[in-house]
Amino acid sequence: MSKPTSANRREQLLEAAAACFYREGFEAASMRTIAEEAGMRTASIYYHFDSKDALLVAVHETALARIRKATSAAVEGVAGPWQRLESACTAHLEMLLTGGTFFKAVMRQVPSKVEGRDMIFKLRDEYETIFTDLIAVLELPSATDRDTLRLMLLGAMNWTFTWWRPRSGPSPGSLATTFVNNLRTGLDIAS
Amino acid sequence: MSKPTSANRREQLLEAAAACFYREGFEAASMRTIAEEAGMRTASIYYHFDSKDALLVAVHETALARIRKATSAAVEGVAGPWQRLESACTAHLEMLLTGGTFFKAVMRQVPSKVEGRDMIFKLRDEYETIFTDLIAVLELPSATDRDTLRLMLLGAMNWTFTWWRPRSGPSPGSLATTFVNNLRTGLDIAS
DNA sequence: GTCTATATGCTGATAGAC
DNA sequence: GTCTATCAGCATATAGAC
Repeated sequence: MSKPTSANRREQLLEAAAACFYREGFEAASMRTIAEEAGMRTASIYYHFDSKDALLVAVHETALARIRKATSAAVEGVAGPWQRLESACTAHLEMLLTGGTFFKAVMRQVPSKVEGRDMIFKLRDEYETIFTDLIAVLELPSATDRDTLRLMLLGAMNWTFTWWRPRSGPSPGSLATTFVNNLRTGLDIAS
Repeated sequence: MSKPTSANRREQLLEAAAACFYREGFEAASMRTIAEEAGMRTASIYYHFDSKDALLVAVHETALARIRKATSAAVEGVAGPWQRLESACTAHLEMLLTGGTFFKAVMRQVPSKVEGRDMIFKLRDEYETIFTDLIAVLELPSATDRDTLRLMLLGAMNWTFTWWRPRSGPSPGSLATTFVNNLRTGLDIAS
């Protein structure tokens, strides 16, 4: 986002960095490996990015811009507040689980010493306002804590990347449906 | 768990390791820092543990044994399947959020190259059977997927450590109540 | 824009005295 | 059981040629 340069190589570099950060963790991933995976030498990275930390921030910027776009688009033209929430959840889970390494890299805990950590959290909060807004228009029992509800739903979704596997279990879409329906309709048949 | 040695020093070392792993991440945490925080020299660690990886596994063993004990104890004598589930969730969240660094260290993504990774996942799965059992005895609509329900609830709980802060927001207990009630009673007042 | 070469420092781990 | 001393390797980042 800062230097004027061939967009292709930059993109390639970001993709490689995301893959390494996800696979090995930020601290364990080395600039050598990232460079190798992007088809260049270590020193060349520094023409495109100032530091390893800057690379992490850029990965977050790219990932969150993309998922924000996808989630926003998913609710467009959908009627009914619950259906809109479900569509957003489907988009969120699809990006997270089947949208490539970019989003999985972003779900890892952000290292405590990274320069630009605040920016990363700002981007994340900004994205989550989509869900704040979708939940704000739901008709809920008056005692409902909407903040807790949002965090509960996002937690359930974001945790899926620790257990979900492509070839077994429910699709991202059916997971989204189940999550939202469990909250919407209630599970206690005795009540 | 392997060598006969002064239990105190070992415990001290585990505590220091857990704190460092949580604060800095496993890869970024150094044996030097851990040693310093435990009041000894780097080389002395290797009398108690074979490697940094072994230290991580031991931290998981300790943490999961403790949380398992706490959660099991919390449901004892509690009547009613939903109340039992809520008690277990309260215990789980209390350990995770206010039980010290041990449990937060365990919630971090497990590095991909650690020796003993399988053991760590085995311990985690073993612990989660407590929730499998509690959910198995709930009376639910026949179409309910209990596996997804468990993963949804655990996800919501385990994600709290990314946003929860001691001085603001709901207590672990009231969070547990809200999570379980949201699932139990349903939120759509139109239905 | 990408390269080779390298500076500088920190890493996990080991040897062996006490 | 804990120490001092040290090894060999890899880390991020920079300098400067092309």
